[in-house]
Amino acid sequence: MNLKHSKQRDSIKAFLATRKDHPTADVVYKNVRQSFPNISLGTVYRNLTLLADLGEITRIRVGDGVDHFDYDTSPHYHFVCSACGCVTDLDMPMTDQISRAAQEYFEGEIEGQVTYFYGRCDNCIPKN
Amino acid sequence: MNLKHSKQRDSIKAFLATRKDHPTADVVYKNVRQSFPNISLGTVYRNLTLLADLGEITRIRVGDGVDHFDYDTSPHYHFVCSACGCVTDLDMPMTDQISRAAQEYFEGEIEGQVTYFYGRCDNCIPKN
DNA sequence: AATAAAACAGTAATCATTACTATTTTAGAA
DNA sequence: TTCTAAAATAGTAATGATTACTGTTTTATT
Repeated sequence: MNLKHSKQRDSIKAFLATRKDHPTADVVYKNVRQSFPNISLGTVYRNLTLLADLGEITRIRVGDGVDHFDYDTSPHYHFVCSACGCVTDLDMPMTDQISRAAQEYFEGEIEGQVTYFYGRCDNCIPKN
Repeated sequence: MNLKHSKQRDSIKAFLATRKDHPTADVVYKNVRQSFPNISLGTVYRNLTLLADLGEITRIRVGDGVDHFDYDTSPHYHFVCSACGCVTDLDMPMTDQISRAAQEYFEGEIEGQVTYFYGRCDNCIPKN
């Protein structure tokens, strides 16, 4: 399957590069539509999936029923606010020590782990 | 909102109690239908949500797009097989040390974490 | 037995995502 | 440059899990 260049894909990737808030497919769609008014939602989904498969972006699942996408492919933790639903990065080194520990308790082969944190983001904590 | 007893709810809970494989709503539905042929899928969903809200069962989200349910409400880790999709328990002590470490890096309030492991379960590892 | 709240069955609606199809674009060869 | 086949697209339909709605039945209490 030989990749062919597409302006829509470029635009999707370029948009993601400008955002640190891990937008959903729908947010990408609404924004990219400003440069490509006729782009279809299917095109957005297809390219997000393609880019994620190529390892150029990351798909993030934080249990809110919607996939989020991240231009930053370096491994890092995420936080999800239970109040506003925002997804933010944690600038904290990742460790696989739990995975290695878990392997001791498991007969199959553990290849990786998913970890994210939840609670209230700074904006959603009532200030006096 | 005063709870009222329901045979359907009992049956759903009783079924879950017999299973260690974290069935989905649909699996619960198919099985409970053997005792309640007319039970509706909506009833299953409503009761699973109710029981989870009451803390009598646990809702498990492992990124496969379907919610799983667990009769065991004690905190424990889960493993998801990337090949067959099964969800199994890990008999490993839980730690919140990552959450506490993460708090150092985050301005909001971290209330908890979600961690699960993925890879190949024993059944899905080719044996010679 | 009367009653009101809760739960139910059955069905329709929602929402994110994927699949399909006919048309357009890309990129490399003639 | 023109031709061609593969890839990508827009637009739309379909899927699948879940939730919402509605009129009826159960439950538990008076």
